Amino acid sequence: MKSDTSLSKTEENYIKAIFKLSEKDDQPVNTNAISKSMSIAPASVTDMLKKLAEKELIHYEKYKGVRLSLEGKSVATQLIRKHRLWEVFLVNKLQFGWDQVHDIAEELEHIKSESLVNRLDTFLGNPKFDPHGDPIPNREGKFTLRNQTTLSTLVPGQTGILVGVREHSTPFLGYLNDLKIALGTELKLVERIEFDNSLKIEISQQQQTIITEKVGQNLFVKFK
Amino acid sequence: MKSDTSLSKTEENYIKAIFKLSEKDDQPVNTNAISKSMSIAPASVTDMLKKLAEKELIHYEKYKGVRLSLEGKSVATQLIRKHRLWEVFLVNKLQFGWDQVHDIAEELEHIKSESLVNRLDTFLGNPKFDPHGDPIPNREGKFTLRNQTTLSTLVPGQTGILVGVREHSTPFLGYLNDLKIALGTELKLVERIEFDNSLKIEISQQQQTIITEKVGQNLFVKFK
DNA sequence: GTATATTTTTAGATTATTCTAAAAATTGTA
DNA sequence: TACAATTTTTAGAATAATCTAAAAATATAC
Repeated sequence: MKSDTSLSKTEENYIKAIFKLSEKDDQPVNTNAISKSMSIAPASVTDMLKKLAEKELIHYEKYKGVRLSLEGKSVATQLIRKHRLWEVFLVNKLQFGWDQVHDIAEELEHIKSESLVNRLDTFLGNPKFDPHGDPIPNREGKFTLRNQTTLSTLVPGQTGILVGVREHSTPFLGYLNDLKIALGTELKLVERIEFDNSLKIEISQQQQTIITEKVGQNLFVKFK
Repeated sequence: MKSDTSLSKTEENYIKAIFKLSEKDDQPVNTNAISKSMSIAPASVTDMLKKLAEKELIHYEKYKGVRLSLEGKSVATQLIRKHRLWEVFLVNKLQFGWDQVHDIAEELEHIKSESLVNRLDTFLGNPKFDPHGDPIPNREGKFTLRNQTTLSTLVPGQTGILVGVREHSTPFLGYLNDLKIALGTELKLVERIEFDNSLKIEISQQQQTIITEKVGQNLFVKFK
């Protein structure tokens, strides 16, 4: 805890990658996993891990994988905060589509200015969720939790409101656009097809479509 | 004209430095001048000039200095456009002071997305001038010209409206803040003191102060 | 117009981040 | 538990941007 030496964009990206990989289970993250998620050779990852350990951003034991230190977690959280706030800005203020903002936010999140982030937060009205429904940590790094399930867990006849998406890729979000599915859209599970678990759904009490199980698992809904 | 290879932040900074140095007289820029303005050793500048010449962003002849190519000028202009638009955003939307935005805009100007800049421009209402009164080039790179003189050229008794500042440093702008001088402020030249050419001025038809000649030369005014 | 001063370039190193190939450690298997 | 497969690390090299010191070119001064 300290090292007021500001981090490079590269170092920040490693921290973020480690955070994302350990988000679910909070288990140590393997060199290989980082390598794959960042498309960087394992040997390069090892080098950077040494450097980050030196800076006390991670706990690293050779061959044993890494965990973020408290400091490292804080860095990751602040990056996520910035990323998501910028996404809100791009969608709500600049009228970008939710499928167009990831890459730009990926650049903007590295701009270093605490007052910038906090003013942006205020300007946007202290949003709690980004355009994909992901929670935005507050200044202290606290995430607002939301109870949600995936569409695929509903029982036939049940209706949910879309509150988030698991997958953020442009193709997936574009597909949802085509189906007129956006955050807040009402989705009713009409029928589960036994053969392949695909789902017949009704969108906004209008058209019915079939979506695959995989799509259903990527749609977070809250009960209506 | 081409080289779709996107430039590094470093390369962009060299282009911008060369642009600023040749802005006034449009003369070739010396290695040493670039070195000084960027606080980088002359030898490093030479290396980069070779690289930029290779990419056809500058016309470079050994020992003869450099000029920006058309392509180079366009890169510089787009950077200035981005810088100034972001400054408008920071001041008008996020309530930063005009003395606080330079460094942040210096980072934001390197974000690469044409649609981002153009949407930002629209969002801000297509401003023609930034918070320091500097003109913002449009999409095509055209600057709006404004007829202006400096406060120090007024004749005693004459009044001007502040439309810009030559110097952008935080100390200078903070000094103006203290004097309650901002863009749009009415400034009347009361008297020129022969001894050292310092100026007695009246601010917003209120308090009178003495400013040095140098300060007067850094204040752009239009006639009331 | 030659000698001196200044500017610019070259040469050789350094740092950060990356790579490939090979060695070492760990894990999985039977 | 021993061998094979996998993962991770080490070793050595490459690229981009920088540096210092020295050489080369240009400019200045008398």
